[in-house]
Amino acid sequence: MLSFRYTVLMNAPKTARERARAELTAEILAAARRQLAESGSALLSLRSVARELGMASSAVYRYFASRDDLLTALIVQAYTEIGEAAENADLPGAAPEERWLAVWRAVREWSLAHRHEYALIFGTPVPGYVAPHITVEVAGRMPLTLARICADAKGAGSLNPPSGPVCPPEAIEPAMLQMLAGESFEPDEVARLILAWNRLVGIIGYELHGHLQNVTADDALFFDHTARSEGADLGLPFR
Amino acid sequence: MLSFRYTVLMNAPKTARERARAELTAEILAAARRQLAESGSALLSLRSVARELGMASSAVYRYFASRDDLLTALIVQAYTEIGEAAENADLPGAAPEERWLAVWRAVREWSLAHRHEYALIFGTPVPGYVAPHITVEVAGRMPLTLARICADAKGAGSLNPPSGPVCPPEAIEPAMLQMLAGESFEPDEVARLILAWNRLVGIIGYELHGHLQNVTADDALFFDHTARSEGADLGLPFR
DNA sequence: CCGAAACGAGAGCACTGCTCTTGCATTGTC
DNA sequence: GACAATGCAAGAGCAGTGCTCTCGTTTCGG
Repeated sequence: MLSFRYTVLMNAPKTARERARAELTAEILAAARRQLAESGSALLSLRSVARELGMASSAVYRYFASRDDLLTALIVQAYTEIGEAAENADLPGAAPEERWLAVWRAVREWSLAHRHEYALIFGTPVPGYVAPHITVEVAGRMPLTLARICADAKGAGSLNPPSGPVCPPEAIEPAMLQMLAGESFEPDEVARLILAWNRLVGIIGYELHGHLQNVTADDALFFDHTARSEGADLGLPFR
Repeated sequence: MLSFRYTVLMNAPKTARERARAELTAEILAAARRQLAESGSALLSLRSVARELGMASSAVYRYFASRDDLLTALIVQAYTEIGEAAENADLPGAAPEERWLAVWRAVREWSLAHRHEYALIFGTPVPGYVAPHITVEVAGRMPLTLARICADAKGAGSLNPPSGPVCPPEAIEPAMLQMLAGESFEPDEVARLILAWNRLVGIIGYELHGHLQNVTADDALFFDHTARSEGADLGLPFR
C-alpha cells in the first residue's frame, strides 16, 4: 500500500543512514516545493531541484522514483494544507453563516497565496498521471469542513434550503451518501453540498486563471457574495 | 492587431506560393489538432507535428513562430467550436427552460468529446503563456448564448429570480454591465449569469478531472439537475 | 531577367526525464 | 576485526524537447 518512499518522513528514523535519508528526502521535497511555488509544476524539473541541492540528478532518483512521484508528494502536501486552512478557519462555536464565510475566505486566501499548488490539485491533471489512492482521504478534508458546518446548522434546526429543483437520489453515489450518513443528510442536501464545494473551487479557479478579468471589478467582494449566495442555496441563514 | 500568421487562412490567397502557404498552415494546424485531441497539450510537440507531415521541424517555424503561437491557434479553434456548439443547440423559438437545458447539454457533450481542448481553454493556463487579445471576443460566444436566453425570458416576463443575497453592484465590472446593457439586466442578474457560466464550466471540469468519482453515480443525471438548479437560480421557470 | 524575398533541410545548443555503470561509504554478520 | 551485502552519489549516455542559425534552392515582383 504505502509504497512511496517519502513515507519514511512519517516514521521515526533509527540508524544514521535512515536519518540522513529522511532529512535529504525532506530537503528535496522542500526545494521542489519552492520551485513549484515559484514557477509552477510544468517548469518543475528534477534536474533543477538536484542543482539547487548541489547533487547529481541521478541521485534524486534514490529518493523519488520519478517526477510523478515527486509531484504526488507535492499534491498530498497541497491537499493537506488547503484542508488545514479550512479546518483552522472554522470556529465550531460560532454561527454557521460566520463559519461558512470564514472557511470560504480561508480557502480563497490560501489559493491566492499558493496558485501553483492550487493548480496542481484542482487544475488540469498532468497527462499520464493518475492520482494514487493516498490522495483521496486527504482530499476530503476541505469539503468535509463545509459539510460539518451544514450538519451543525441542521442539528440546530437552522438549515432551511429554499425551494427549487430537487436532485434525483440515484444521481448521487451511494458510498457518498453512506459516508455522510452520520450527518443524516438528504440526498438533495448532499447534492447541494457537492455543488457548493464545486462552486468554491470553481470561482477561485476563475479568479486565478483570469476568466474574471473585465468581468468582475472587486474580486474579493464578488467572492463574498458568491459564498453567501451559495450558503443561502444550501439553506444557511444568509439574508 | 492581427499579427498571427494563421490569419492568412481567412484571406484569399493569390499566388501559388500564398496558396501553398495557406494549405500548409492549415495542414499543420490540423495535425496539431489531431495530436492535441489524442494526447493533450502537454504532449503536443512541434517536432512530432513536423514528423507527421514529413517535414523538418525547423520548417514549421516558418508558419508558427513558436509553440505558444500554435497553441493560441488551437485555443481560438476550441473557443470557436464550443461557442458554435452552444449557439447551434439554442432554439430561439422554444421555451427558455428548454433552450437553457439544450445549450448546457450541448456544451457538456462537446467537452466530453474534446476533453483536451476543454482543458486548453478552461484548465490551468500554460506557464508563461498569456492569452492574446484575439481570444477574448471568441471566448464570449458561449456565455453570451446563455445570456441571450435569459434576456429573451426577461423580455417575455418569465425571469423571476428567487430571493436571496443580492450582489453589490460595485463588484461587477462596469464594462461588463455596459456590454449587456442592451439586455437591460440588473447588476444582480449579471452576477447570477456569471455564476451560471462559472457553474457550467466548473461542473464539467469536475466530471472531466475525476473529482466526481465516488461522488456522483450518474453524471448525466447530476449534470441535468445542475443545469436546472442553476437555471432556477437565475429565475428561469424550472419547477 | 535579376535581385530580393520566401522556403526547406540540417546542424547545433541547452534543456528535459530516466537508465546504467562505476566506485565509494556504510551496514550488519560471521 | 574482516568481509560480503547493501546504500548511495556521480557521471556518462539515450531519446526527446523548443528554438536558432546557416546554407542552398525556389519563387515572386519590378
